[in-house]
Amino acid sequence: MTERTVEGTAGRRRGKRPTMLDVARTAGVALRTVSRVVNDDPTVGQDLVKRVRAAIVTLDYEPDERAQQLRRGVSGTIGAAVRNLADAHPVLSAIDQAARKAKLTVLAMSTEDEEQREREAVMSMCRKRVDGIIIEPISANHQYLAPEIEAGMPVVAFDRPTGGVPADAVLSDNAAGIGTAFRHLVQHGHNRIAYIGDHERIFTGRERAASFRACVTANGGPLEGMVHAGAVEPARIASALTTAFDGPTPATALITGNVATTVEVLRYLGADAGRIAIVAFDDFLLADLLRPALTVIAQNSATIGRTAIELLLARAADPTRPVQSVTVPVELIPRGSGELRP
Amino acid sequence: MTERTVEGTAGRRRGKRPTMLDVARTAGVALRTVSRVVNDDPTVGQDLVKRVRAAIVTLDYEPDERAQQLRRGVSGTIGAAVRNLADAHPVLSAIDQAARKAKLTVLAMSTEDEEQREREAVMSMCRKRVDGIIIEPISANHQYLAPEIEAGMPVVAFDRPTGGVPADAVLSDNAAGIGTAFRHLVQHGHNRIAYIGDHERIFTGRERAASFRACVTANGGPLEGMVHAGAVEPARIASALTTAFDGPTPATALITGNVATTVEVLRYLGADAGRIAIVAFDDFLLADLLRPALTVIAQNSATIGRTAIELLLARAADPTRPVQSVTVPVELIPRGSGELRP
DNA sequence: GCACCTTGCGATAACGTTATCCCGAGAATA
DNA sequence: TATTCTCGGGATAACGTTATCGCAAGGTGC
Repeated sequence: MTERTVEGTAGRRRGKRPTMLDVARTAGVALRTVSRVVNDDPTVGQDLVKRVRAAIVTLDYEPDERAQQLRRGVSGTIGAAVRNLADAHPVLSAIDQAARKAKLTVLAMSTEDEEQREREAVMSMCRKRVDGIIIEPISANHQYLAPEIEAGMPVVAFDRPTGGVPADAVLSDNAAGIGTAFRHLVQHGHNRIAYIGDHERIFTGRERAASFRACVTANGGPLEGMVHAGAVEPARIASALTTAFDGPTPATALITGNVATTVEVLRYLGADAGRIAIVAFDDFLLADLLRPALTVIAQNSATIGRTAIELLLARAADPTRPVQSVTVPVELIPRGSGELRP
Repeated sequence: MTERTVEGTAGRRRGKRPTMLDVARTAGVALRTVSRVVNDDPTVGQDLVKRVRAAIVTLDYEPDERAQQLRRGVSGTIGAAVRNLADAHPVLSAIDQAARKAKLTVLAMSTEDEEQREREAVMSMCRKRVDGIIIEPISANHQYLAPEIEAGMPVVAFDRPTGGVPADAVLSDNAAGIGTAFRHLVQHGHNRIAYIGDHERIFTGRERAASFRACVTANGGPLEGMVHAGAVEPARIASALTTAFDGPTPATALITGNVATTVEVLRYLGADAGRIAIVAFDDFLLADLLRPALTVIAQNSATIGRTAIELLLARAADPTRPVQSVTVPVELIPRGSGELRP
């Protein structure tokens, strides 16, 4: 099958890359010496270094990282299992940049919001012997990770914690975010505020809904018809909006619990969006171009990504350190929609 | 340095993963037999398969892909060097899905729109011996890839072609897109149409600006003050808009050449955006939520990604096939902004 | 009853690196 | 001059797989 090209000189063969041995032969030195030159070992004479370098250039030699990793025992790569690769993912970007600073490559895989895919992706990373895994969990149960963690694989979760397995985590301050949003709306004259967000079986949905309920209760307001947590689908959003804003004592303001919900709400409201005050959890590109521009609770993606890498490196350095959960502050960005009066 | 835990049984050691040899010893068979079981070789007796499987489970053995790759010669991974990992990237997502169907893992790296980073990322992929590289080029010159392509590395570019090196490419039909946008605006009563887009040293900027000029000329309209190609920065966008719309014979419609330009234009126009007709090249999330909703020329990201993988696989299968450039149709999606009358 | 295949499994050599030895040659010391 | 010490560099053994052999049993042909 493989076509074999006749080679006159010690030139390149199609489909077959030169190895250290080829370089060594071309330079007329031992294999080990080439390795030394490649790794900048100072115990090689200048003339030999030159010879080897020249051979490397003429052969276009590039070391095989797989072999290096196998031999060295570390891969210089960390895996990042994120929920979605298609949409904007500022945290992944921050992870990538922080990793690069630490001389690490990021292998990003999408879990497509499916538990099955998450597991496949993560186990695939383990088979690649990555030096650590950063995961934006979908599963509620990460038992399948137990042997890996046991074997010393550093695992850090972000946005949501892992379930059933001890792992570091970096989370946004959901409670503070909802609280800030609520108070902001109250300060602008609202006392009937509704919440629409994700399903409560999802960690963030649960935390945000719970915080919202606490805010309403603390504010002395009624809860009924004001809290709508569930799947993000147009029909549910529509009925939630109808319940909250078309009843006998309608809400005048709305807090949305995540980007997907926000988008669906805006789609449904259409031109009516300008008539109710909205604070949205999570910022997104172009939120400032909407009319009215969207007031948001922005998560600090850069800090989240950076912290995730820091936690990963810390655990890699000391596998026995206690499991840590870092909470990253959020920030309210007023743009107009949250400052509308009732 | 390495702490050595005393082991009584053949159990797990912290930080040291079990290998095939460990499995073999536990199962009481030869190393080679474990390999056979792992690879579903049918020439192993049922009882031995069971013994080995049991040992694999008790040890939590996971094969080391690096060693597999090294031995097999293929990595089962393709690299994708994209311009940006932070923003939405539907093509990357399509590549990921198509690759998964072909049992391939995607290693995505961001070039951050910098030539230097592109080169680093791509060379890093080569050192990892990926089975192919999909690249969204930043550089105009890809000479550095010549040795890799020579050595048989399949390379496919998308969005823009590679420079100075023969590689397959999948491109959007920029000319048709601009033509469609132009005719759409003409049909809605505009005959003074302006274009603001990317710098013409960038392939897509060049193609789109050229097509626009051709459209204007064919339509018998004047060109001066109507074509603005250059860096995407607020100041330039502002002056371009002023020139086009505040002159003695102002334009009544606008075609924007890429997402970044579109966003800057909308930011600058603010509430005035509703007063001029706009068709934007490239669709983006939430374009339908703007007021007026944005009429766009949408690229077919799914097809682009899928085609890129197809070209890659085809080249991997037959390295001698002629270099091919595929053009993917674009589609005008009317949403309101492009249907405004003068 | 012996040659001849299958079948089932084990020893061993790669894959392309790096790390551990080890040795020869010169410099420094007695 | 003989001896030790450094220093530069070469064999060679891993790393964890898979592929090529080869070798025993056991079944079938004459």
